[in-house]
Amino acid sequence: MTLMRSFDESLPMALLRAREATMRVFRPMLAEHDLTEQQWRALRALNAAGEPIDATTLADRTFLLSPSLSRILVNLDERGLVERKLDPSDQRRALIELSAKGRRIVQRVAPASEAGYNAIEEQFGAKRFASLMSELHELATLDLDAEKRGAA
Amino acid sequence: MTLMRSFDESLPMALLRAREATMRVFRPMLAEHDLTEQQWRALRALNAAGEPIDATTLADRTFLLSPSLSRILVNLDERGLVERKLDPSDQRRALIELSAKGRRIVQRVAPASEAGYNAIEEQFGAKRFASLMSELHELATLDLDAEKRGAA
DNA sequence: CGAATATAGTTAACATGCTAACTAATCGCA
DNA sequence: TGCGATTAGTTAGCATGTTAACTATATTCG
Repeated sequence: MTLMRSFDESLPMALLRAREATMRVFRPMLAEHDLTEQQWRALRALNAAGEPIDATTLADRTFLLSPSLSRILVNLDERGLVERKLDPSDQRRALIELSAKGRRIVQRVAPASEAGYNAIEEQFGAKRFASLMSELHELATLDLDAEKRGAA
Repeated sequence: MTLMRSFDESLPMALLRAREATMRVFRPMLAEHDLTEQQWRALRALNAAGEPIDATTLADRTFLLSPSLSRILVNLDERGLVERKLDPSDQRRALIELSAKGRRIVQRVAPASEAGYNAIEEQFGAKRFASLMSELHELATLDLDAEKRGAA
């Protein structure tokens, strides 16, 4: 027979389920503005930047792959939430910024978003929350390259 | 200006990044067999069940939504990795089980999968790993229903 | 028994994850 | 200076996440 740990013991599954639980807090407020989680990440990052940034930088900050971001920006552009122009000093680069309409949406969603985070922190405990964040960061930065372990 | 926590302080993002880091360990071994992570979850669960189970049960155990699972089963069926038949006692239900070919693939991937888990546990520390799993489980089972917090 | 209701699963439609291929622009260096 | 290599971004193709609609079968209850 095959020996293999159950799903309950699987770290990727545990991370997935925890993430799903937390996202359930935020999805409804985003749905009110017809925003997906990823679209909201892009808007947030543009708002935080406060100035036009290129797509590669935005992809890094939002943890989105460039093909996904590319489609998302087409969508947000068509809806008038962002504005895109070419970087005059490098025509390959696109400079992206929030439009006035985009800024208004961010202003409207931000309070509920913060409230959601705070609710999670409160219910879970601020100290435990901080500790968990620290452990997750550590896990994300572990060197888990299979090659270096001699795997096939 | 808008006050909003940065992505570094966002729990959903931290969970996403941690999950991505761990999945990088497993994706290569699954790619060798042309399996996605979700297809592998289905095969694993069927193997663990050891007997035919219906789609709803399989969806619950793999944490997959039924439309996703439905497509996955079509794929695995066409590749001859699973077999589907109707439950004679309830024609709505499909009973699914691993084929011999499916079992062989599970046998082949399982050792590398276990090795991946063990590598993560070792590098992160067995005790910390256990603690993290416990915290994640707790987080996933928190009652984070927005309605009950009086949100819009 | 038979119509209303509920359940299992699939299909549809749109958005994203992911890898690979592709275009356009820029860089590097002989 | 000019051509190969690199970089930014998009497009393509397939799989999944997600919600809603839909089909077929079962169940319930008058």
